[in-house]
Amino acid sequence: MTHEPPKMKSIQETKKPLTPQQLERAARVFSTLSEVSRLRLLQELMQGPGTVSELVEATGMKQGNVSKQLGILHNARLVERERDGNFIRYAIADEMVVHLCEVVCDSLRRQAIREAEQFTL
Amino acid sequence: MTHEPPKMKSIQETKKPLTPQQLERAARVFSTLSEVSRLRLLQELMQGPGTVSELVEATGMKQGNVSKQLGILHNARLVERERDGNFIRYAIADEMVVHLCEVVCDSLRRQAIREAEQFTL
DNA sequence: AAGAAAAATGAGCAAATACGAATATGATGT
DNA sequence: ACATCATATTCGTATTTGCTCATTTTTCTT
Repeated sequence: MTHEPPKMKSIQETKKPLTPQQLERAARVFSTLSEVSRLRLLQELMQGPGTVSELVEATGMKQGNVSKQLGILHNARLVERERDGNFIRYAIADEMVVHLCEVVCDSLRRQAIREAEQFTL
Repeated sequence: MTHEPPKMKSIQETKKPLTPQQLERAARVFSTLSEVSRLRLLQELMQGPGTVSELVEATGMKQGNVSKQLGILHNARLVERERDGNFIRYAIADEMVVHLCEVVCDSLRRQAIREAEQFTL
C-alpha cells in the first residue's frame, strides 16, 4: 500500500511560480554566470568599463577566450559594448549582475562564519 | 606602436574583488542554478518542504533524475534533507536561493517592460 | 526474516561547452 | 592601398553533464 507522507505547512505561501519561459531565461542567466572566467571578467568590469586588451591583461586569459566569453555575456545582455576607435569598450549592462554577486557573497560570508563557529563550540 | 585606450573613471570604486576560491564557489552556486530541472525543483521547494515522490509527481521528472538533481542541490548546500520514515523530505537550506531568484525575476520583469515600451515609442 | 516501498546509485549515451591555436574581420595611420 | 593593431570567429579536442534505464540500498511492515 502506498503511504502518504505527513504534510507540513509552507513558510511562505505567497510566491507565485515562474512560467516555463521565465525558468528558461533564469537558467540561462545563471548558466552565463556559472564560469569562473566570465565571473572574473565581470568582476573587472564592476570596477568600471574596460577594453578587451585591458581585460586580457587584467585576467591573464587568452585574447580569443576573453572575446568569446565577453560575447556570451553580451548575448545574455549582461554586458554592453561600444566601439572606441580600434578598441571596443565593454561595460556592465545590467545591475542584476552586481546584485546577484552581492547576494552570493553575503551567503558565502555567512557560511564562512558558521563554519568558523563550529571550531569554537 | 601600441595605442593606449582612453581611461574612464569607475562608477563604483568601492567594491573589493573576490578571492579565487570565492569566485570558484560563486561559479559553483550559479552552475547549480543553471539547469531548468533544478530550478523547477527549487521552485517547488519554495512552496514548502517536499519528498522525492512528491517532487516527481509535481514536476513530471523521472525518479532517478529527481533524486540525482536533488543530490546536486544538496551537495551545494542549497537544500537540506531529513529522513521521515521511508521518505526523505527536502527543503530549501539557504535563503540565498530565494533572493537570487527574486533578483533575476525583477530583472526579467524590468526587461519585459523595457521591451514592451519599444512598441509604443 | 521476507517483502514492499522510497530513494540513491551506476552504466551508457547524447549534447553542450570551455579552451587554445590559427585565421578572419574591421578600423586606423601613413 | 598597405601595414598594423584590436577584436571576432572558426576549428578541433577534451571535459563535463543531463537524462534514461536498471539495479542497489535503506527503511518500514507483517
